Amino acid sequence: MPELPEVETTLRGIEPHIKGHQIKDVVIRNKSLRWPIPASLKKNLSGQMLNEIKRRGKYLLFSTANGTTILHLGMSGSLRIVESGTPAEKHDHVDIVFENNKTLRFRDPRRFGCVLWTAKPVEKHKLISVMGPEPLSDGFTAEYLYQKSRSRKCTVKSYIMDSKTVTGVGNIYASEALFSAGIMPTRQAGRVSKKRYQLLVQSIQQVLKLAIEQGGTTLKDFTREDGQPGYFKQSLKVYDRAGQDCIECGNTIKQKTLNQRSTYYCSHCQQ
DNA sequence: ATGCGGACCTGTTAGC
DNA sequence: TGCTAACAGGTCCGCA
Repeated sequence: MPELPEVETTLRGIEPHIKGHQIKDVVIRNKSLRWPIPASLKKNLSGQMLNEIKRRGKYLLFSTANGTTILHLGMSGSLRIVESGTPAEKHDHVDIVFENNKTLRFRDPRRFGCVLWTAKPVEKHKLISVMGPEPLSDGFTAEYLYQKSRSRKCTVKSYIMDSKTVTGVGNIYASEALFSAGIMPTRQAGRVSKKRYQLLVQSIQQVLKLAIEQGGTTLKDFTREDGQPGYFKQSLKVYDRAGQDCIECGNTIKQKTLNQRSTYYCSHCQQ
C-alpha cells in the first residue's frame, strides 16, 4: 500500500497529536508481523516522552530518550489516531496509548509490516544503515545515480527501486518517474546516460513532491490517519492504465512484469 | 558484489 | 451465483 508519499502523509497526520506527549501504555494484540514485535517494547515505551518522529525511506522512527521504535507499514499497514478506548477491529495489532487520551493504532492485514526497537543510535541499525540517500535530499544527484550504476546489469526500474540506490521509490512512482523521464523501464541501469539520469532525478523528485502535496495515492484502501483518501491517483499517467491511451502520444499503455512487479509504460514515449 | 527467486500474509477481483 | 486463481502499493534473505 504505502510508498514514500503515503508514509510522509501518515507522519504529518499523526505527529501533531502525539509528538511531545507521554506514552502511557502499549498494547500488542498480535506480535506476528514480518518479525516478531519485541516483548520489551511495552516496558521500553511506557512512561517515556515521544520526542520526535522521523521518516527514513518508508520507515517511521519514533524516538524516546531511551531508544527508537522502528516501524514499517509493509504492503497493507496503516496508522491512525483514535480516542483511547476505541474498540479495536480485526488486524489492529498494536496500540501506543498516550496520556492525552489519544492512541496511535497500527493496522496491517497482511502483516508484512514491522515494529522493532533499538536502544542504539538508529542509524546503526542493520535495516537503516544500508539505505541509500533520501530521494528529496541533496545527496540524490544525477552524478551519484550515474556513477553507481555503471557496472549494473539490472533494469533501470529495478535499480531505482533498490533501497540501497535510493530509498522510498516504490512500484507506482518508479513507473511514473520513468515515464516522465522518457526512459524504458527495461533498459539496463548501466546503459542510461548521465543526461537521462538527470531527467530521472528531476522526475522522481517531482512525482514524489506532487504526491505528497496531494496526500498520497489511494488505489484501493490507503487512507490517511484521518480516514481521508489521497488524491494522487488522478495524477497517475501510466500506473494501472494498461490498455488505455497514453496521455502524451495516444499509443496504448503497456504492462509487463519486471522483477515480479507490474510495470506500466508507453513504448513510444519511453526508450 | 550482484541478480534472482522465494518467503512472509490476507483481502479483493477477474475469470470460468 | 459461486468457486478458484491471480494479483496487490514491500523488501529482506539465501543462494548461485
